[in-house]
Order: sequence, then structure tokens, then C-alpha cells
Amino acid sequence: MRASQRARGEDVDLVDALLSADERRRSSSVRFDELRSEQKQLGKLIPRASGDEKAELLKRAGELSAAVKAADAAQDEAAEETQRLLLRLGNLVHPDVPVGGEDDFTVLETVGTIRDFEAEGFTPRDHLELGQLLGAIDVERGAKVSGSRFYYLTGVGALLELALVNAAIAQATEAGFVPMLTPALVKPRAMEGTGFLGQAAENVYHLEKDDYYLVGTSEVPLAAYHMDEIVPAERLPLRYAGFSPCFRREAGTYGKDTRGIFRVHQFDKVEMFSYVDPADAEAEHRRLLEWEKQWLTGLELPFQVIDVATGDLGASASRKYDCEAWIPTQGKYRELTSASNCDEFQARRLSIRMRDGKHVKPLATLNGTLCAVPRTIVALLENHQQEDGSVRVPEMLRPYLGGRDVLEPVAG
RNA sequence: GGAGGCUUCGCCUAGUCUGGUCUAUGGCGCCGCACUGCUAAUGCGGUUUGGGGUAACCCCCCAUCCCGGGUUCAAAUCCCGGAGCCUCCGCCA
Repeated sequence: MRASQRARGEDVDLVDALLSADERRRSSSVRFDELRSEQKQLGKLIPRASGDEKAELLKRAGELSAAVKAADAAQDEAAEETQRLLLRLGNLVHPDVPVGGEDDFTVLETVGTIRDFEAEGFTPRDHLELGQLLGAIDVERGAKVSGSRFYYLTGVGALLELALVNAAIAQATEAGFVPMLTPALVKPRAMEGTGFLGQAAENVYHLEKDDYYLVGTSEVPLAAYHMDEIVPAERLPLRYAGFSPCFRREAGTYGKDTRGIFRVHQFDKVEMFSYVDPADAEAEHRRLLEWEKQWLTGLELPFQVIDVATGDLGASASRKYDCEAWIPTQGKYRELTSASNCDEFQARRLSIRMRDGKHVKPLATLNGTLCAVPRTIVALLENHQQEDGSVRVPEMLRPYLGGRDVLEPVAG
């Protein structure tokens, strides 16, 4: 446990403090139970007693009442402290995860073939240029209306998003996911329980007046969906495909990915979310990855799969696989999807449990991107562009675009 | 935004005015047993949920009547605050 926390850069003293607070919670709870038990005994005797005997009992009851109150307060305080410390702790890291920062990931596999534009005899345009030629993306007016990192998808761009979303939902439904349209505003508990109010808090939009948070992913409402519930083991796995807008402050990314729609404050995303028996979590994690690979392969995008390093995991994941698509004009692979195994981390914080026979225990939650729209559009436009600025539509997507097989530049 | 009503152990429900024997009633459902030569009917018993004690079981303790405070020796019950749902009015895509 400590090695894991150290790998995350967390203080091992935190673990010790947590353990001692929990012990305090436990012992104060026992004391409270004892006092309360005696108090209840008295409660039965008093109505039957009379005279001196009753006065005596009432005296003792008065003392007990004060003691119970004190014990109750001690119990609450210890429980609160335990909870406070617990919330600061990230999930345990899977032992196989590569140790290090953002750049210390391991490449697990590479899929597809990168196009050689030089051999094809032209220089690829970047996604923004292509988007403008196609009349699909308008970032100038996005900035005029809402500021930097905002955009309009126009014409065929809007159609492309709808096609992608429909195709993604179709794939997920086929795989047995229940399609879900989720709230984009959530209460603090949902945000905290999914682990987004720790170090990631600065990337979250908060509506102070109403104390609502804007979700950065539908993972949040999908995880909180079964909050405070006990799910019968035979109903697992539960799989949901959420579609929602996602809002991200992108704090600390000044000057990074400023061109086009690669990194934006608002976008739509289809997300897979699974509730499983913890024993099945690793297998489900691989299944989520397979569905992501199926999706990217269907879109005919070259990509690599990485095992994200410890320092880049976030608070809730014990392990994370990213699929990174090749972006020709950047000359590198960039994250398109991300599948996280959160084990029991979120379930404990949201009090989501499973009933297995007579036992009740936390279950495991996992999430994986199926289609984050703007980035997928970036990858599609750049990888499938042709010399004249048109863009070939991968076969899989054509039924969702009215049979269209190529997106043509518009005049003006 | 304004007014009113509601919230009890899976579902429905009694209880709240009048605090203690509420260790929460009854029905449905569910589980077990018995009986009947079949899964039906009937009878009997069990059935809130969570935490702790226990190697485990029996069992015992605590909490739990939407949530949080308060009054009291004692709260499902009285007081204050909040949430959710419903109805009506206003506003609105």
C-alpha cells in the first residue's frame, strides 16, 4: 500500500493518520453502543417505577444522557476525520503500471498503418484547415461568442458529430451497453465520489451560486447513477453507454494545443461505463480496451495502445490504457480514448455495493471512452484527407452520413 | 418564484393529534416446513437494512420510520432547518 502511494507522490504519513483515525472511530463507536444500551434499559424501567425509586432512576438517566451525547460527538468527530483523510487518498496503483510521469508510459501495441503523404506526393493539411475548407469547423466565431477553446461545428461538421455519436451508440448497444443520456450538472457528492475534486479540481467548472458542478465526462453521472445502492451479484455486469456534453477548464494548458478543436472547453462524448465484481475488473478493463480498438479500427485510424504511467493516472484509476491515434500534421500519436479501472475506489466513496450471497461488499467500476467527438474529428479529417482537400469517409461511418463516401470542400 | 399535500422495514399500509409496552400493524410478494399421488389451494413459521462482537454458527449489542439539528430521563410521534416527490398558480424551451 505504501509503495503504491509513494508511486503516486502521496504522503505515507497520510496512511498512518488514516489508520489511527479509523481505530479511534471504532473504539468510540463501541463505547457509544455500550452507553446507549444501558440508557435503553433505563428507558424501560422508568415508566414502571415510582417514588424514590423513580427519582433515583431519573438521576442516573440524566447522567447517562450527558455521557451518551459526549460519546456520540466523539464518534462523529472520529468518523469525520477518517472520511476526510480517506478522501485525500488516491486509488492503489496496479503493480504492473509503469512508474514515472506523463512520458513514461509503455506502448502495448500499434495498430494500422501510418500514411506516407510524401510518397503520395502532397503535404497534409491540418484538421483546422480541412475543417474550414469543408465548412465544418468555425473557431473564429466560437472565440467571438465564447472565447478561446470554443468552436462551432457547422454543416457537414455538425452532421459528422451526429454520425459519430450514432455509430458509437450503435456499437455500444450491440455490445450490450444500455444507452444513457445523463445530467451534465451534478451535486458535489457525485463529483467528489468519482474522484474529480482532488488534484483534478482545478479543471472542473463549478456553479457557485447553486453549488453544481459541470461534468467533465458522463463517467460522473454514470458512476453516481447507482450511488447508495446495493446491486444483486447476478445483475452484474451492468454496462451503460453515456452520451453527454463534457466541460473542462483546461487550467494549466496555456499555449498547449491552441489550434483548432483538439483541446476545447466543451465537447460531446460517448462513454462506456461498467459495474462489475471486483474479481472481474481486470478482465472488464481489457474488454473496454477491445471495444475502443474495435471503434478506432472501424474508423480506419492508425493508433497505439499505451499503459499510462503512475504519475499520469489521476486519483481514481488503478490502471489506465489510452488509445492514441496518429495525427499526421503533429507527427505523433495523441490520446483519443482512455479506459480506466477504478476498482472499488469510486464504489466505496459513492457507497455502491453488491450482494453476493449473504455478503455485501463494494463492487468495481470502470470507464472507457468510446468517442470523444472533436478529437475523433481531428483524427478522421487528417488521416483520411485527399490532395484536393476532400476527406474520405470510412465505410463504417457511411450509413450514418446518408451514404456519403467523401466530404467535399465547399465554395467560398 | 408563490401556495398546499406527501415521504414508515421489497411494494402497499396502520401508527404521529394524546412521547415510554413501537422489540413498528396488516396485506402482497418472497423463503422454509407441513399436507395434498404434480408447479395450485390451505396451514404453520420466517422475512427492514446496515455496522460491530464471533474462527464460524446460534446468539448478543448498536444504529435505522426521507436527511440534519433541537426539546426530553426517553422521539416514528413534539419543535426548527433541509431534501425529494406530487398538485395548483406564475414564468418558460
